[in-house]
Amino acid sequence: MILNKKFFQRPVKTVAEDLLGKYLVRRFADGRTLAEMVTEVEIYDGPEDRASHACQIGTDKRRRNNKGKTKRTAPMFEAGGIFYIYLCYGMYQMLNIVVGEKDYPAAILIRATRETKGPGRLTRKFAIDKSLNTKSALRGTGLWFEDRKEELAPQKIVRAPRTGVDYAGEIWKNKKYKFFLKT
DNA sequence: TAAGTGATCTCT
DNA sequence: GAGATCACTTAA
Repeated sequence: MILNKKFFQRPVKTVAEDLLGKYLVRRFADGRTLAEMVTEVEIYDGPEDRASHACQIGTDKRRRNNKGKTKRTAPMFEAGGIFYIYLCYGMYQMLNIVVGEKDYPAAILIRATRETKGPGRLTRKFAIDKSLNTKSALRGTGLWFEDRKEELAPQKIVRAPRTGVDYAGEIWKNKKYKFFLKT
């Protein structure tokens, strides 16, 4: 079953927990498909999250990545169910799924599958680039998520602070917004 | 542990 | 248009 709009238009933490154990599925241009189980995600939740690209408060001149709604971050402000993809460190595409209601900026970064660790390596293996930015995850064309009804013990979900967000200030950098499956 | 890499954003 | 920044990876 392809995850639908209802799945993504719920509180971000709920979606993140439920996304673990689901499958990321890619159909390549040549018709082949690739499916791997999602095992690690991070959430970026709302206009007050200072680690989020879409942060709208506490604008600090030294913190140039937190600038609210810009051309780059506009997808995060759309209704849940589309992809937000951007280039980081000049060479790695980051894959996010936008979550929640329209005008509430929130997204979940897909960091790893059972088979592929690391957000940059994952997008490279899945041939994901900006051509998929703002595209819907609900249609089952190109890239989407599937529930394959695999059992998952709730106690296997672990939480930790996010990676690479030291700039976000004490409160936000320490929030346990990374969710992953204990191996 | 450090360097590579280029789009994005701010300020001139 | 210049300069800084960055939700990472790799090789040593």
